[in-house]
Amino acid sequence: MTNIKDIARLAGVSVSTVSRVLNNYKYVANDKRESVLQVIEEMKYTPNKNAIDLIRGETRTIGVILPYNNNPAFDQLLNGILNKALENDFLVTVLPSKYSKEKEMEYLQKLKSKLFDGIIITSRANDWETIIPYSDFGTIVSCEYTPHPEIGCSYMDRYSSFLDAFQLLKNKGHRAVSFTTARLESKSTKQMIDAYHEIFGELPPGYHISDCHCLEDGYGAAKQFLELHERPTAIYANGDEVAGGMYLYAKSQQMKVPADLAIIGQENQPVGIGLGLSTVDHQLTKIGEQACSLVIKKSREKVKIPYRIVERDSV
Amino acid sequence: MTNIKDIARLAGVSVSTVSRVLNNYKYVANDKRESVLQVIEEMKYTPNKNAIDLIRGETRTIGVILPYNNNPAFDQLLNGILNKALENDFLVTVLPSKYSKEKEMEYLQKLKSKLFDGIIITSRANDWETIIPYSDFGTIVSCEYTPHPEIGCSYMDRYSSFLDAFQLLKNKGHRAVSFTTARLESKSTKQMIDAYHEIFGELPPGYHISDCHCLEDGYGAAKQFLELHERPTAIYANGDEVAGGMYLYAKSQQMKVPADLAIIGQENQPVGIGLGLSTVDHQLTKIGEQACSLVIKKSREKVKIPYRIVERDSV
DNA sequence: CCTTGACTTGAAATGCATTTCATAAATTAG
DNA sequence: CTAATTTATGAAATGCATTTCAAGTCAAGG
Repeated sequence: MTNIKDIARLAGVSVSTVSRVLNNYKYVANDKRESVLQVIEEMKYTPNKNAIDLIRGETRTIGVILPYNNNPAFDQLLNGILNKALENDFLVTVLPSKYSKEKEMEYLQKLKSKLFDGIIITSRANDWETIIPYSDFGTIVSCEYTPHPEIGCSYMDRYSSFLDAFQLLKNKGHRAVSFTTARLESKSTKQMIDAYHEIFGELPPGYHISDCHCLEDGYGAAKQFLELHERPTAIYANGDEVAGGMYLYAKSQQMKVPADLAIIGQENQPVGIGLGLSTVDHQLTKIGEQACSLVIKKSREKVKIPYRIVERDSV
Repeated sequence: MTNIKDIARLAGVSVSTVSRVLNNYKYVANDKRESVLQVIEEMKYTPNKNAIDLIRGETRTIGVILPYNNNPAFDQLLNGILNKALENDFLVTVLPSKYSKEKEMEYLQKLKSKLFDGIIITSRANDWETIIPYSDFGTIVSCEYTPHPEIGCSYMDRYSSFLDAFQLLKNKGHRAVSFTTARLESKSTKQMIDAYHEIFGELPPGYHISDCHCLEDGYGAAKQFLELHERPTAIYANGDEVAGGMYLYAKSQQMKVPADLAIIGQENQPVGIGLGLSTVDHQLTKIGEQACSLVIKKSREKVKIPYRIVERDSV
């Protein structure tokens, strides 16, 4: 491989001058600039990015820790991140964690080892106390709110959105409302349950089913809910795929939506548009974009992204 | 930041010895090894990855060029790639191209600049002739077949799969078969049309609708097909989301699937499982895994991944 | 007792480009 | 016509870790 020294030699100048040409520095005589460019062209020279990153101490690369890489919610976040990174000529490295504490630490270690300028944590397994020391080595931005000043946040107020959604259902006259969630132990699930209590009080047995991710899960959940003795009149699904499954089950039972069963989903996913499902849009793409912007600006701000309820024909 | 020199000084040894400890080299006296490890621990030292990559000339990072980053098919490929990379301690950088020739070249340039050990091209805008010269600088693997020996391939025989799917429908007695595709100008669309001709001959006007991507598109396409004077008795959809939309439209018209309308989808996506749709599974996840393996092995083999038709209840 | 091979260690070279420092020539300002 | 800028360029230092080379110690084999 030819390097900057070869170019300098062949063009009859010093490496400094070649470097100046490479970086569009103002003060280079035209004839030398020309001959350097010509040699670069002839030799098809490309600078070694590792050497540049080493000396500059930055890589224009962002690491994105995400637990699952085939999950629509995280895909939306990643999508937003990629959009913004592309705009700003940053690269994005995907760091799948599967919620493993060790993997997460390994990735944070790579921030310290100067592989990334910053890291976006979409969801995490470790405590903030464990993560914070790494914020000395680059910008860390979280997609969930945390008060720690060392960590930037691009987030939405999940709890409020849950309250709003439940309140909407209550306003429409529903009193028997059930819901689904993903992981039982997640913070989000806890908040969902709290919001339920706040609006409807006691949670009847069987009114909450967890580990729902796809259309099938929603189909099964709806079946379970509707076989209960006191069947719910409305369901809040943790995603439009799941809501779509519920809708299909309701239809299969000759039920009318929303007359016999109201359904509201989440994340404003394509399925929901097709089926006319109302949804709580958490604007994950925007959250991803904002998170990426924060890393690029090296900012540790806390930016709250507004959610919105998209009312279509299912509630 | 502390570097290897600091560690050497504090531990009272040379940098070579520290490097040996870092790389688990056999011949280091126990006491020195201990004291080096202790200093590393005390100083919370982490080696600079850019320096290592520079000198070693490899990064254990793979670049993945993909046109769209919110498309289920490319997500499946990426998913497979990430799985395999994770297993082998490789990192994956996502390179969104939007089919821009310039962006693609920019990414290939990064292979030359030693940022990646290899690149996986899931789909491309440039000619192979333009791409091939870059195979000197790392392993390039394509997810589409190409005879060029410089390029590794992890692919499936798309044309055969189209033939098989159409033949299946023909065997079930269908003579009026329509289909949908994504981009009109893609190679895949061309193959689909060729396969149609091969099995059914002349393509009746209105029997092919392009630019179908999501459930909604499928819903609309089914509507269009079924309003034709000579309505088709079977549809081959370019994806299960699309097929799902068709299924829902058929149901909305009180049609029985497959009795009144047979539907077969593609890619074996979650929606299809829920709706019991038959599908042509191109095993994109496996293709992604294999592509990643090839890069890791620095192999330029051509590996054909078998597709399979999953028969459920819609044909 | 000498040779040979297994250990052990450090100095220096290496990979590559950027940046600072020093110097010199050519302009411009006063 | 000096003094102060602006323009132009190269040598050398810098960022950091790996690897080769040379050399030394020590124990086992003959």
